[in-house]
Amino acid sequence: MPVGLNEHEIHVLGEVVSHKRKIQRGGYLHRAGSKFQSLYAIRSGFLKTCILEQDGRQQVTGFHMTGELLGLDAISTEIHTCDAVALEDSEVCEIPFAKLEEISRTIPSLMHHFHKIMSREIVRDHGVMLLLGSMKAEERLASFLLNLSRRFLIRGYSEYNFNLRMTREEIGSYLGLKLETVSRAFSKLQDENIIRVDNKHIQINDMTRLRMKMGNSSCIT
Amino acid sequence: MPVGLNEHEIHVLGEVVSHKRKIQRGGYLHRAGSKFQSLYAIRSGFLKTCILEQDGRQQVTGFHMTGELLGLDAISTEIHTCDAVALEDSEVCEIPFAKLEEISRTIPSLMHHFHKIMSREIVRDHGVMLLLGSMKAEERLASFLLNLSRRFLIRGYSEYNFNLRMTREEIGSYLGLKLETVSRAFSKLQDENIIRVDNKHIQINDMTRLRMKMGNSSCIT
DNA sequence: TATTCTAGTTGATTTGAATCAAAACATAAC
DNA sequence: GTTATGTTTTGATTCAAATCAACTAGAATA
Repeated sequence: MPVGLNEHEIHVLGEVVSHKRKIQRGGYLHRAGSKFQSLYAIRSGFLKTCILEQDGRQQVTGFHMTGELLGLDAISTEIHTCDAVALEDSEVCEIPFAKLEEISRTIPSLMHHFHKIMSREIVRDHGVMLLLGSMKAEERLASFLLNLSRRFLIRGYSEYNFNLRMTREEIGSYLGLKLETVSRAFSKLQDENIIRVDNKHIQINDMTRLRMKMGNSSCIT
Repeated sequence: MPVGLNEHEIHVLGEVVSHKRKIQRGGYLHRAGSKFQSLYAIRSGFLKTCILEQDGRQQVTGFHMTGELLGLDAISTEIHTCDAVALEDSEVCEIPFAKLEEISRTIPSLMHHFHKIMSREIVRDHGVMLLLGSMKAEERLASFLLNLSRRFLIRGYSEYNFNLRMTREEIGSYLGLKLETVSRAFSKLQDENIIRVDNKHIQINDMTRLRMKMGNSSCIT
């Protein structure tokens, strides 16, 4: 989170986020319905958030990696509205929300930064809405891969080679597709030599053509 | 916005939101790409927000009515990411965002309330993602109508009789459907005597069965 | 009043994705 | 190392929604 804060500010923030927590692969960071008290900053690992209905329908609302902030949805009612599940062993910093609000009163830049983070989540969600509302299967998968690629790049990993942490079913849930459709879309992109798929490992051979597949340049964040 | 604020707090807030603005039906409150400076609280009227792609694809990201807050998506980059268009003559209060942040430092309850509003928007978007990702046409329309109905009720209007301000095409864009599919879904619900459709006027005859149509009880906010 | 124009409905057809089903792989457990 | 379990791929078929097209009803304009 610390972007644009000075030394003193970071020090104060450090006292708030002291508490760390590890979650094993498959474990829950929080469950829908549980009481909200803290936001969680991901220090390492990979998580998914998903909402589920009584009729069993599940929707993955996001995949989250290092540096991202979880729990924003729960501020509104102080009840978590989604499950957060670790897709690999992960570590998070707990940020008691009441304390965050308190110290953000004395550190305007922290408050402003927090507002930007919340806003960015809204923008991201709108991007997903566009994807779900108006893109075809292959376009959705292309968007998804480009988005992951960019996020790995930002974190210092290769944008061309990476491992997926989630199953085809989870990708499908996020993209509003069935797992078979996701699998077929992968195969299609591979047949066209745009990507190389080896189980969970993805290699992007032709970034340009992958971007063209998306049909539009706006990239979900 | 004022919920849970005392007299003094409301007075301070009042000084910030003094500036009012009217937008005629069809007019823009703001456009995608324009500089962000203020949030807008809707005093009266009805607006849509939509993002559009260079390839012409458009996605309506929301319909907004009295009491709701617009512009949250723009905080992140200080550029509006969507168009906001009035679907009927509307009036909004301009809330300079820098000032809002400033006074929210001295009024913790105001800050907290603002955070809740942003969070609620995220929850709403997740609901729409669920709808777009996993519901059939008829379920989507049922959700949409129930959501409108509830919002009219909250504002003191009939939950059973109301006029749609948007076209079938705009509904379709919001729900990820083509206008013909929206029209057919309306006709189907009418044939089953669940609603009565007369052009833009909607009458809900059987709220219970409409809820059942949705397939799940969670309602997009 | 006639005349566009836009919005909405309905029907016929096509198409993309879901579903059903089987086989091939991987991963974890024993 | 073998078995069991979960994941992925691929094929055949079905189905829901998109598309294409014709027509109707209102609203706006001349």
